Amino acid sequence: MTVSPVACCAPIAKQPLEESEAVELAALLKAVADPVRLRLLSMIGSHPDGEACVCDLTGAFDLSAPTISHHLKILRNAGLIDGERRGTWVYYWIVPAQVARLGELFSPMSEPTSTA
Amino acid sequence: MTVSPVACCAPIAKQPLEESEAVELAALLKAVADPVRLRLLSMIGSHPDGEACVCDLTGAFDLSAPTISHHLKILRNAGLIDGERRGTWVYYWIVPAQVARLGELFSPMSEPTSTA
DNA sequence: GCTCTGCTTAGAGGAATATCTAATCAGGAG
DNA sequence: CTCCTGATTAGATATTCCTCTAAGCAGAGC
Repeated sequence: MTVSPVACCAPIAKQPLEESEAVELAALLKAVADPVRLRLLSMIGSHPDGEACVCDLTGAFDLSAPTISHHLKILRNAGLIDGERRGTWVYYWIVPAQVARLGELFSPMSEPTSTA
Repeated sequence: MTVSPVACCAPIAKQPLEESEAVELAALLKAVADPVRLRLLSMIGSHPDGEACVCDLTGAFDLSAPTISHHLKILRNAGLIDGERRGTWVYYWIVPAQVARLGELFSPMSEPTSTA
């Protein structure tokens, strides 16, 4: 009864992760393992336009602007979001492929998109 | 081209996460956001029997036994694994439902398994 | 050119975390 | 009972990380 049909199919449970792979994935996971960054990612992803201005994000938190900027940078460095300045404001959007990598790791079934 | 058909369906991109929800999920993610714990989870999950003895795990790392024990405790507290002592040895196995929660967050589409 | 607003970078302080050694608990064997 | 092995707990240390304030950069408008 301890055997699990769900976990058996998730990539993480198919075969032992190699150390280098684990290090890389852990870094990606660490980027989202924070309430603020999780909400930022969620707010950006759920924006109607598919992108969000930093000015829309800062107001939702009791945090200083530099702190928000810091978290956005971490998400960006992890490849989960990308952004650009457009005139006065800076906009960010989600990088779907990278977000999907997280889901594939733990989901029962998922086709790795040929990416290693 | 910045709009993403994948991210649009992932729960995290459907609507902004509430803070309390974000805090809870971040705690779960933090449990797996470590190379050692990721490998432990993977090793346990991919074991033929569906469970693994601690004695099988410690050898794979250049870490002391207490450190491995510490990481196992974190995974267990997060509800991702469970375990029991059986005679001399202690065995751990994966809790599929909790692992699936992680996948569901980021996967394009996933049906919550009605929570076993 | 000057100034104002939006955002990022730099640096510092305090909390959380990963790891170790030493000690303790649990069970099996002599 | 005593000893030995497997695993966890306790306590200490070093590093990493989150947050802030202060300063710097980029555009827009006067």
